[in-house]
Amino acid sequence: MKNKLKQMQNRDVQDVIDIIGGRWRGAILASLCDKEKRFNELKRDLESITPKTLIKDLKFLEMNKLVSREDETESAVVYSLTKHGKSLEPLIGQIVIWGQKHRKIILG
Amino acid sequence: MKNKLKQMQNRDVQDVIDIIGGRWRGAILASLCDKEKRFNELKRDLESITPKTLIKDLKFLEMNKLVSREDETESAVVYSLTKHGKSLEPLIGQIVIWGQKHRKIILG
DNA sequence: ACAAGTAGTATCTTTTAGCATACTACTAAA
DNA sequence: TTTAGTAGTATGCTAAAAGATACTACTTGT
Repeated sequence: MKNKLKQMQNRDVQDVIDIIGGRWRGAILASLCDKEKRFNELKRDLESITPKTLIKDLKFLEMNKLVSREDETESAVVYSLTKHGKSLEPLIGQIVIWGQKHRKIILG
Repeated sequence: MKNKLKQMQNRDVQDVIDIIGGRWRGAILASLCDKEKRFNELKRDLESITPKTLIKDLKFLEMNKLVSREDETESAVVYSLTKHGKSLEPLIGQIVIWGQKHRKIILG
Protein backbone atom coordinates (compact mmCIF):
# COMPACT_ATOMS: atom_id res chain seq x y z
CA MET A 1 0.00 0.00 0.00
CA LYS A 2 2.77 2.44 -0.66
CA ASN A 3 0.83 3.36 -3.78
CA LYS A 4 -1.16 6.51 -2.93
CA LEU A 5 -3.78 5.93 -5.60
CA LYS A 6 -4.48 2.43 -4.34
CA GLN A 7 -4.73 3.80 -0.83
CA MET A 8 -7.29 6.39 -1.84
CA GLN A 9 -9.27 3.83 -3.77
CA ASN A 10 -9.26 1.57 -0.79
CA ARG A 11 -10.61 4.41 1.32
CA ASP A 12 -13.44 4.91 -1.14
CA VAL A 13 -14.22 1.20 -1.12
CA GLN A 14 -14.25 1.26 2.67
CA ASP A 15 -16.70 4.15 2.64
CA VAL A 16 -19.07 2.24 0.39
CA ILE A 17 -18.67 -0.92 2.43
CA ASP A 18 -19.55 1.05 5.55
CA ILE A 19 -22.73 2.16 3.87
CA ILE A 20 -24.07 -1.02 2.34
CA GLY A 21 -22.20 -3.39 4.61
CA GLY A 22 -23.17 -4.48 8.06
CA ARG A 23 -26.03 -6.72 8.94
CA TRP A 24 -28.89 -4.41 8.02
CA ARG A 25 -28.07 -1.30 6.04
CA GLY A 26 -28.18 -2.98 2.65
CA ALA A 27 -31.52 -4.52 3.46
CA ILE A 28 -32.91 -1.19 4.64
CA LEU A 29 -31.88 0.49 1.40
CA ALA A 30 -33.31 -2.38 -0.62
CA SER A 31 -36.58 -2.13 1.25
CA LEU A 32 -36.77 1.60 0.59
CA CYS A 33 -36.09 1.04 -3.13
CA ASP A 34 -39.65 -0.23 -3.34
CA LYS A 35 -41.27 2.82 -1.88
CA GLU A 36 -41.06 5.20 1.04
CA LYS A 37 -41.90 3.60 4.37
CA ARG A 38 -42.67 4.33 7.97
CA PHE A 39 -40.59 3.19 10.92
CA ASN A 40 -42.80 0.31 11.97
CA GLU A 41 -43.37 -0.65 8.37
CA LEU A 42 -39.62 -1.09 7.96
CA LYS A 43 -39.40 -2.94 11.24
CA ARG A 44 -42.03 -5.43 10.09
CA ASP A 45 -40.43 -5.66 6.69
CA LEU A 46 -37.04 -6.61 8.09
CA GLU A 47 -38.63 -9.04 10.50
CA SER A 48 -35.86 -9.68 13.05
CA ILE A 49 -34.29 -6.22 13.34
CA THR A 50 -34.52 -4.51 16.73
CA PRO A 51 -35.78 -0.93 16.94
CA LYS A 52 -32.45 0.14 18.40
CA THR A 53 -30.53 -1.13 15.40
CA LEU A 54 -33.09 0.20 12.96
CA ILE A 55 -33.06 3.73 14.31
CA LYS A 56 -29.26 3.73 14.52
CA ASP A 57 -28.90 2.62 10.92
CA LEU A 58 -31.57 5.04 9.69
CA LYS A 59 -29.73 7.91 11.40
CA PHE A 60 -26.49 6.78 9.80
CA LEU A 61 -28.08 6.63 6.36
CA GLU A 62 -29.65 10.03 6.94
CA MET A 63 -26.29 11.51 7.89
CA ASN A 64 -24.93 10.09 4.66
CA LYS A 65 -27.71 11.75 2.70
CA LEU A 66 -28.99 8.47 1.33
CA VAL A 67 -32.26 8.47 3.24
CA SER A 68 -34.46 11.35 4.23
CA ARG A 69 -36.72 11.45 7.25
CA GLU A 70 -39.81 13.54 6.81
CA ASP A 71 -42.03 14.28 9.75
CA GLU A 72 -45.09 15.07 7.72
CA THR A 73 -46.90 17.60 9.84
CA GLU A 74 -49.76 15.09 10.11
CA SER A 75 -47.52 13.25 12.61
CA ALA A 76 -46.50 10.40 10.29
CA VAL A 77 -42.75 9.97 9.99
CA VAL A 78 -41.77 8.79 6.53
CA TYR A 79 -38.40 7.47 5.44
CA SER A 80 -37.46 7.50 1.78
CA LEU A 81 -34.44 7.31 -0.49
CA THR A 82 -32.89 10.58 -1.57
CA LYS A 83 -31.73 11.11 -5.13
CA HIS A 84 -28.26 10.19 -3.94
CA GLY A 85 -29.64 7.07 -2.31
CA LYS A 86 -31.32 6.05 -5.53
CA SER A 87 -28.01 6.42 -7.37
CA LEU A 88 -26.84 3.38 -5.42
CA GLU A 89 -29.33 1.12 -7.16
CA PRO A 90 -27.32 0.37 -10.31
CA LEU A 91 -24.22 -0.30 -8.22
CA ILE A 92 -26.12 -2.72 -6.04
CA GLY A 93 -27.35 -4.32 -9.27
CA GLN A 94 -23.75 -4.87 -10.38
CA ILE A 95 -22.90 -6.33 -7.01
CA VAL A 96 -25.83 -8.72 -7.21
CA ILE A 97 -24.71 -9.92 -10.64
CA TRP A 98 -21.18 -10.62 -9.44
CA GLY A 99 -22.55 -12.24 -6.31
CA GLN A 100 -24.65 -14.64 -8.38
CA LYS A 101 -21.66 -15.61 -10.52
CA HIS A 102 -19.66 -16.09 -7.35
CA ARG A 103 -22.30 -18.33 -5.84
CA LYS A 104 -22.24 -20.56 -8.90
CA ILE A 105 -18.46 -20.85 -8.78
CA ILE A 106 -18.40 -21.68 -5.09
CA LEU A 107 -21.22 -24.21 -5.24
CA GLY A 108 -20.45 -25.69 -8.66
CA MET B 1 -38.68 -8.41 2.55
CA LYS B 2 -41.63 -10.53 1.67
CA ASN B 3 -40.39 -10.24 -1.90
CA LYS B 4 -38.38 -13.40 -2.60
CA LEU B 5 -36.33 -11.84 -5.38
CA LYS B 6 -35.28 -8.95 -3.16
CA GLN B 7 -34.38 -11.44 -0.45
CA MET B 8 -32.14 -13.40 -2.79
CA GLN B 9 -30.53 -10.25 -4.07
CA ASN B 10 -29.87 -9.16 -0.55
CA ARG B 11 -28.20 -12.50 0.14
CA ASP B 12 -25.93 -11.96 -2.87
CA VAL B 13 -25.06 -8.48 -1.72
CA GLN B 14 -24.25 -9.83 1.72
CA ASP B 15 -21.93 -12.43 0.19
CA VAL B 16 -20.03 -9.76 -1.70
CA ILE B 17 -19.88 -7.53 1.34
CA ASP B 18 -18.45 -10.39 3.35
CA ILE B 19 -15.72 -10.76 0.77
CA ILE B 20 -14.59 -7.20 0.22
CA GLY B 21 -15.83 -5.83 3.53
CA GLY B 22 -14.08 -5.96 6.83
CA ARG B 23 -10.98 -4.10 7.83
CA TRP B 24 -8.51 -5.87 5.55
CA ARG B 25 -9.90 -8.12 2.84
CA GLY B 26 -10.40 -5.35 0.29
CA ALA B 27 -6.88 -4.11 0.87
CA ILE B 28 -5.44 -7.61 0.51
CA LEU B 29 -7.19 -8.09 -2.82
CA ALA B 30 -6.05 -4.65 -3.96
CA SER B 31 -2.49 -5.44 -3.01
CA LEU B 32 -2.62 -8.71 -4.94
CA CYS B 33 -4.00 -6.92 -8.02
CA ASP B 34 -0.50 -5.56 -8.51
CA LYS B 35 1.23 -8.89 -8.55
CA GLU B 36 1.50 -12.13 -6.64
CA LYS B 37 3.06 -11.76 -3.23
CA ARG B 38 4.48 -13.73 -0.34
CA PHE B 39 3.09 -13.73 3.17
CA ASN B 40 5.63 -11.36 4.69
CA GLU B 41 5.52 -9.18 1.61
CA LEU B 42 1.78 -8.71 2.16
CA LYS B 43 2.32 -8.14 5.85
CA ARG B 44 4.78 -5.34 5.13
CA ASP B 45 2.54 -3.96 2.42
CA LEU B 46 -0.45 -3.66 4.74
CA GLU B 47 1.73 -2.20 7.46
CA SER B 48 -0.42 -2.56 10.56
CA ILE B 49 -2.11 -5.91 9.98
CA THR B 50 -1.31 -8.69 12.43
CA PRO B 51 -0.23 -12.10 11.14
CA LYS B 52 -3.25 -13.72 12.76
CA THR B 53 -5.66 -11.50 10.88
CA LEU B 54 -3.69 -11.81 7.65
CA ILE B 55 -3.63 -15.60 7.68
CA LYS B 56 -7.31 -15.74 8.63
CA ASP B 57 -8.31 -13.46 5.77
CA LEU B 58 -6.06 -15.24 3.28
CA LYS B 59 -7.65 -18.56 4.21
CA PHE B 60 -11.09 -17.04 3.81
CA LEU B 61 -10.22 -15.65 0.38
CA GLU B 62 -8.71 -19.00 -0.58
CA MET B 63 -11.88 -20.83 0.45
CA ASN B 64 -13.78 -18.40 -1.73
CA LYS B 65 -11.53 -19.20 -4.67
CA LEU B 66 -10.41 -15.61 -5.04
CA VAL B 67 -6.84 -16.19 -3.98
CA SER B 68 -4.62 -19.18 -4.52
CA ARG B 69 -1.81 -20.27 -2.26
CA GLU B 70 1.02 -22.01 -4.02
CA ASP B 71 3.74 -23.65 -2.03
CA GLU B 72 6.32 -23.61 -4.78
CA THR B 73 8.44 -26.63 -4.07
CA GLU B 74 11.38 -24.28 -3.46
CA SER B 75 9.74 -23.53 -0.11
CA ALA B 76 8.42 -20.09 -1.05
CA VAL B 77 4.69 -19.69 -0.45
CA VAL B 78 3.10 -17.40 -3.02
CA TYR B 79 -0.35 -15.86 -2.87
CA SER B 80 -1.99 -14.64 -6.06
CA LEU B 81 -5.39 -13.72 -7.43
CA THR B 82 -7.29 -16.46 -9.23
CA LYS B 83 -9.17 -15.74 -12.45
CA HIS B 84 -12.28 -15.39 -10.31
CA GLY B 85 -10.46 -13.00 -8.00
CA LYS B 86 -9.42 -10.88 -10.97
CA SER B 87 -13.06 -10.68 -12.08
CA LEU B 88 -13.68 -8.56 -8.99
CA GLU B 89 -11.50 -5.74 -10.30
CA PRO B 90 -14.09 -4.02 -12.51
CA LEU B 91 -16.67 -4.24 -9.74
CA ILE B 92 -14.28 -2.65 -7.29
CA GLY B 93 -13.69 0.00 -9.93
CA GLN B 94 -17.41 0.77 -10.02
CA ILE B 95 -17.50 0.94 -6.25
CA VAL B 96 -14.57 3.35 -6.21
CA ILE B 97 -16.33 5.63 -8.70
CA TRP B 98 -19.53 5.74 -6.64
CA GLY B 99 -17.47 6.23 -3.48
CA GLN B 100 -15.77 9.26 -4.97
CA LYS B 101 -19.08 10.81 -5.99
CA HIS B 102 -20.38 10.10 -2.51
CA ARG B 103 -17.40 11.77 -0.89
CA LYS B 104 -18.01 14.91 -2.90
CA ILE B 105 -21.67 14.98 -1.92
CA ILE B 106 -20.95 14.49 1.75
CA LEU B 107 -18.12 17.01 1.92
CA GLY B 108 -19.54 19.57 -0.54
C1' DA C 1 -62.45 5.06 28.28
C1' DC C 2 -59.65 1.64 26.32
C1' DA C 3 -56.98 -1.02 23.06
C1' DA C 4 -53.82 -0.92 19.54
C1' DG C 5 -50.64 1.34 16.70
C1' DT C 6 -47.29 5.18 16.18
C1' DA C 7 -41.94 6.30 16.89
C1' DG C 8 -38.83 5.60 19.29
C1' DT C 9 -35.50 5.03 24.17
C1' DA C 10 -33.09 2.30 27.88
C1' DT C 11 -30.49 -1.49 29.76
C1' DC C 12 -28.12 -5.50 29.78
C1' DT C 13 -25.85 -9.48 27.55
C1' DT C 14 -23.59 -11.91 23.87
C1' DT C 15 -20.87 -12.15 19.84
C1' DT C 16 -17.32 -10.88 16.89
C1' DA C 17 -13.35 -8.41 14.89
C1' DG C 18 -9.25 -6.94 15.37
C1' DC C 19 -5.02 -5.59 18.23
C1' DA C 20 -0.79 -6.65 20.99
C1' DT C 21 2.60 -9.52 21.87
C1' DA C 22 5.20 -13.44 22.02
C1' DC C 23 6.52 -17.72 20.28
C1' DT C 24 7.75 -21.83 16.87
C1' DA C 25 10.00 -24.29 13.18
C1' DC C 26 12.37 -24.03 8.93
C1' DT C 27 15.77 -22.08 5.52
C1' DA C 28 19.46 -19.61 3.56
C1' DA C 29 23.11 -16.48 3.50
C1' DA C 30 27.59 -14.47 5.90
C1' DT D 1 27.49 -21.00 13.56
C1' DT D 2 24.97 -17.13 14.35
C1' DT D 3 21.75 -14.07 12.22
C1' DA D 4 17.99 -12.73 9.62
C1' DG D 5 14.18 -13.88 6.97
C1' DT D 6 10.57 -17.27 5.84
C1' DA D 7 5.46 -18.72 7.23
C1' DG D 8 2.91 -19.01 10.30
C1' DT D 9 0.56 -20.33 15.59
C1' DA D 10 -0.95 -19.19 20.50
C1' DT D 11 -3.00 -16.42 24.07
C1' DG D 12 -5.23 -12.77 26.04
C1' DC D 13 -7.47 -8.26 25.61
C1' DT D 14 -10.64 -4.54 24.17
C1' DA D 15 -14.11 -2.23 21.69
C1' DA D 16 -17.90 -2.18 18.72
C1' DA D 17 -22.04 -4.38 16.78
C1' DA D 18 -26.03 -6.61 17.47
C1' DG D 19 -29.64 -9.18 20.11
C1' DA D 20 -33.21 -9.60 23.93
C1' DT D 21 -36.36 -7.40 26.43
C1' DA D 22 -38.86 -3.91 28.47
C1' DC D 23 -40.46 0.64 28.64
C1' DT D 24 -42.25 5.64 27.23
C1' DA D 25 -45.16 9.12 25.25
C1' DC D 26 -48.35 10.26 21.75
C1' DT D 27 -52.35 9.33 18.54
C1' DT D 28 -56.20 7.19 16.51
C1' DG D 29 -60.14 4.28 16.11
C1' DT D 30 -64.11 1.93 18.67
